[in-house]
Amino acid sequence: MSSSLSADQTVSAGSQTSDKPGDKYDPREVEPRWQRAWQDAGLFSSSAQGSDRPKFFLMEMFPYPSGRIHMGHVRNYSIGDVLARGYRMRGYRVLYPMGWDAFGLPAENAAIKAGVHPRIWTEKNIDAMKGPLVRLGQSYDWSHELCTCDPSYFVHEQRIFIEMWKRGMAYRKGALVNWCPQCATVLANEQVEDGLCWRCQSGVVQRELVQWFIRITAYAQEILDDIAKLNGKWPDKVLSMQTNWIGRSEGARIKFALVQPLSADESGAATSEIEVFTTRPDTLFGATFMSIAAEHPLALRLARGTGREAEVTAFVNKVRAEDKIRRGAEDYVKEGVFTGAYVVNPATGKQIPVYIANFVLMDYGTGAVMAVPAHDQRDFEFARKYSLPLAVVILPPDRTLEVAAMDAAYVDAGTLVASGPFDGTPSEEAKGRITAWLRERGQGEQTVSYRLRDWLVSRQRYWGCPIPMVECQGGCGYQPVPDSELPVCLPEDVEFVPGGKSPLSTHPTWAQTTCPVCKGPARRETDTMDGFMESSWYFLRYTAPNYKDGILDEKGLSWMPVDLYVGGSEHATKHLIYARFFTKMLSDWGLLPKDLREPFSRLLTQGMVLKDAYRCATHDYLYPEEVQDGTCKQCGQPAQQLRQMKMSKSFRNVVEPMTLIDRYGADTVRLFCLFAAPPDSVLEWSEAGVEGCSRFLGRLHRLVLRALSLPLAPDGSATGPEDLALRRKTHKTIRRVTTDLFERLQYNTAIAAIMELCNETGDRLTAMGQGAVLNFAVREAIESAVLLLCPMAPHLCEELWRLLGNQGFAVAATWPICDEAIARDHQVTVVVQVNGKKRGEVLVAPDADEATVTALAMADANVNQHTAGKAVKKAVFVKGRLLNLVVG
RNA sequence: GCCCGAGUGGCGAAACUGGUAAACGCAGAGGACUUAAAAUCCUUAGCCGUCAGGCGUGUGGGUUCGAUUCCCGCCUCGGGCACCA
Repeated sequence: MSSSLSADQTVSAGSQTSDKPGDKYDPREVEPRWQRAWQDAGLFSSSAQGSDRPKFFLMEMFPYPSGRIHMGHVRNYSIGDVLARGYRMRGYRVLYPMGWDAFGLPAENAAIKAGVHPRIWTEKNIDAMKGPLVRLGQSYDWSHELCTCDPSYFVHEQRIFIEMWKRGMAYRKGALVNWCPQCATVLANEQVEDGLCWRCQSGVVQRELVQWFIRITAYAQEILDDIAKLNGKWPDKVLSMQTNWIGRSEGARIKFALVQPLSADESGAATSEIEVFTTRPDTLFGATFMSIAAEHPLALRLARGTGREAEVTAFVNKVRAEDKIRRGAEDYVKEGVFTGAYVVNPATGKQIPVYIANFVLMDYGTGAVMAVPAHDQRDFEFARKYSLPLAVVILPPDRTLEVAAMDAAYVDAGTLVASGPFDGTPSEEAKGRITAWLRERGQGEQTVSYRLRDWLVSRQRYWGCPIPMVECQGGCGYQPVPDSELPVCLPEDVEFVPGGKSPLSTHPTWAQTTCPVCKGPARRETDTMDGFMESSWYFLRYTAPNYKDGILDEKGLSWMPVDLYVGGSEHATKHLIYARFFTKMLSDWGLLPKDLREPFSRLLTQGMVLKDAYRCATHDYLYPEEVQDGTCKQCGQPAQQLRQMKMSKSFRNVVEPMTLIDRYGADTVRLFCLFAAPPDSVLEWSEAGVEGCSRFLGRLHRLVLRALSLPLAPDGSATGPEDLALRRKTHKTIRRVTTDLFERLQYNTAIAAIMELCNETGDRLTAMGQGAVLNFAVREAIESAVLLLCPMAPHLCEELWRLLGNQGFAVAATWPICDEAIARDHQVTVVVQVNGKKRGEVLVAPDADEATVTALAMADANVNQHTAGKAVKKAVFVKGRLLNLVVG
């Protein structure tokens, strides 16, 4: 123990402004002071620590620069910052960067509304958000900051796009795509939620457009397979969402010959068959009709000349006009119409009718389904509605099926009947056998279908990364912009008008250029990229954001993979799939090490922040201050209290982080976010809970002052039993906090453990009474508590560390190490049960054997009472824990 | 409908590998300090019962000497997917 630690010296060792050590801790003065000190000392630079240390790359999902920090951000960033600070203290080199997901529609909407250029608006917002992040105490290495709307960032994205185009990974295709009329742009599949646009919640419609796609499906299988590698390191929820989203299903493609082949004409090529996709080839003998999508290319042609043309055309047009929401609706009535055409079931040789059905989707499988009404519920209902025949081909193990008596399809496994050579085969086995049989005859083959579609990346908007392609007005088609002309930047002189076309497409000169191949006139692509393109690789660029000689710096990449990624699970099927895909693709290109197949080793998805909301029948959602004694202040009607709604402006239940930090300090706000719930579950906001955290910090501050006011123990020693007990508690706490923080990512229990240590230290000081001295045990307990809490409440702990007479920064101090010899219990409580019920406990050495414990247990009056007069039939003994006596 | 996850005091939660259920915090009750209040400190605290004791982790079963923990069924809530053939 340092001899400088005496009561009078500690007063001057701490803050310069606080002249009375007993003063209440004032975070408003202390926190900015330490924030400056950290910055001046350059403590958070990833290169500040020696290169011999192990690396740790930690990041949070970067924010869209909306201009405001909300509680969700605060929770997200607090969680990350704890580990960034913690790992530094544990001796790691830490890369902890922050950046800006800066392209996106809000900037463009602001431009339309307020006439501010999106770039100016975005830059202003970034400035407005940086201050609060510093004020929160975040320990980012700002030298790695990146901003996706900066040409020095997106120039590389354009290079990646061109490479994708060269490798066939980016292509143009005409398709029915999702169009959001509100945002006036197309959307990718995963950006449509319940038929609504993920950004503006307006209804999405289908449009036939030619767009740019990224061939993510080429990696569908690997993205699916590698989920196994992430098992246990990513939340199960996210992995199962991704598995669902990819939606792999094994089955067969089967060709059904048309009874009347279609000859080539102006509407298409000659066709003699229709192919279906099915996951149940075992039921092929039971296919009694076929259903195809209204969008199927043959839909109208099949009806031609059958006399059913008018009816079919009317039906097809009606279905095609219906939007996605309607077609997906719960009450959507299944309907169909007979085309007049027949195909031949390749198994039975029977002619079966072809229907157009409104529930068959064109963009899954082949857009045509073999209908097996006896064994598929949808087909069953359709068959009953249109009086189509059923054929039972699978029998359940325990009964027979009578077609007339069936009121539902039998969809489970069973044994094949009425299936020719396959009779008696179990249905699972029959899937393979029938597929093989079809294959031999050239009528089908085994295939795999994925629900995952190629990623539609073009957007008809201004504020995004320009797609670096030009379309030759001559005959060269689409060509990439030569590398020497990159980046393709956005024009500044544009006008933003509501609801209209993208300013890029209406700009008088911007799109005019020359073809890089024939030097003739060409037009630039005026669509920009989906914002998710930027976030698909930003973590790679973080490692060397200013690298100029290429897309990625090999040296910087030694930071990869990201050791821990913290963010919300709402990105499970969007950003987190795209980022995994990009990593695999860039690795295949050699831009990343070959063995770097996954970007994020560990993923922590934090829960939402919730708070009660109030609602009045006439005035809708109310701010808390509009409610008085449970009634609406305006009209006096009862205000309904809605428990724990997502914090949102529309529910009027948001808490402003900066207001809160002004009142309680950043440490308190951080501590509450970490203490009130485990990081991955929802956080229920509670003002009282915040008060509680603030009180705890105050208690810790007072505990330190109280300890420092005591005279030093003469020889500093601490060997009495109470001292040893306190030291044991200290080291057990170190062990527990270390595993909770770094392995279990359970901050709430880590904080609880530190609180226990503080309580016990306070109790010890009280127990010492008048003659209390500051001995080694107390000093060790307090210093440990301060260091263990340092990642969570960095400012206060820094202040206390200095008060305790230490020279350097707490955040640069070494993480406490548990001495197992000191932490070991010398006495443990062994529970004594009689017939499984607790009847007493005995205090023994941890390794006391059964005989010792039994002897002590039998001496216990209460235990005796329950065993008296009965024979002990059996005894179960768990060393150091429990003795269970079974008596009869 | 299918796939995940969760249900524990008045509240947020804890219990790590099947071994003392409710640590830690909030709210509550009582007390100390104070002229008083705030702040702070101390005590108390699952439920029933006067006690002995009994009952207690959504619910009904099961396995076990012993179950919040494992297995089966059911209920409720949250999230995801969904005419996906």
